[in-house]
Amino acid sequence: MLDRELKKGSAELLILSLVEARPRHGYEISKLIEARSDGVLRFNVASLYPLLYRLEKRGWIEGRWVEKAGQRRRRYYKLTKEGRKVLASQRSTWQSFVAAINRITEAENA
Amino acid sequence: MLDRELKKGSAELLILSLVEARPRHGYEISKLIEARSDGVLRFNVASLYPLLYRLEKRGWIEGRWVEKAGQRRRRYYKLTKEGRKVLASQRSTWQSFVAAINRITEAENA
DNA sequence: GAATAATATATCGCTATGCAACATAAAAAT
DNA sequence: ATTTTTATGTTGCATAGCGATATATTATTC
Repeated sequence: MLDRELKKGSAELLILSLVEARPRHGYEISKLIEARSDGVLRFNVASLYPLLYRLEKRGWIEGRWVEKAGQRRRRYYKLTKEGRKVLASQRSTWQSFVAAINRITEAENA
Repeated sequence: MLDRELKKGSAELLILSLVEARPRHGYEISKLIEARSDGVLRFNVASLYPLLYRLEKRGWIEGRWVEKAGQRRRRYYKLTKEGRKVLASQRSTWQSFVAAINRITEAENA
């Protein structure tokens, strides 16, 4: 399945991008991805949470618990300095990747 | 690794695209991908050959051995009718996928 | 003439990871 | 009262990429 496999590699880029402007919690991230992609991309929690832990373990994002009255506890993740560098690098990789795929997959006249 | 994971999902699309215009053999496909992507994409044989077998098993491509004097035997794969449909569908999926990712990962002003 | 590189196909075993299913729990809506 | 939405989490299975290894023919280099 093209869809499923493709999603794998883009997962990190998506998450890092979404916590770039401000901290967000897991559930929020999953809903944002679904909404902004018009349902094209959907994240399973069994993928999302472990991925957040991985990114945190690598020092790219940093989570902290926030508890407010009248709300369930949430873990907000913010982009670290290191994560910002990684994000820039992954954005660049993504672009050259897409360009390369397009070059090859566009109907050829050879 | 963004690179590695991304490649997974795009692998089928790449192969199907390359055998669209005319039949090609495995080694040729791997060299073409490397060349046309300027080295951005590289296929390990341990990924490529099993993938060719999978695509053939699904009836999307069809291989046949060709032996010529002064050449090693080669297995040429051609796109089947069914494969052509799948390719069209995967191209479309790829485009909406890229569009969705771009929408989410482009620097946000929120 | 021998050694090396390029061509060409193939497999084993490890690892990474996405996801279905399951689990918990609080707040909001019906 | 019951259901839905919000919110986080885990177990275990299946898939698939890739490093390493293997085989064999043809072309090149020394």
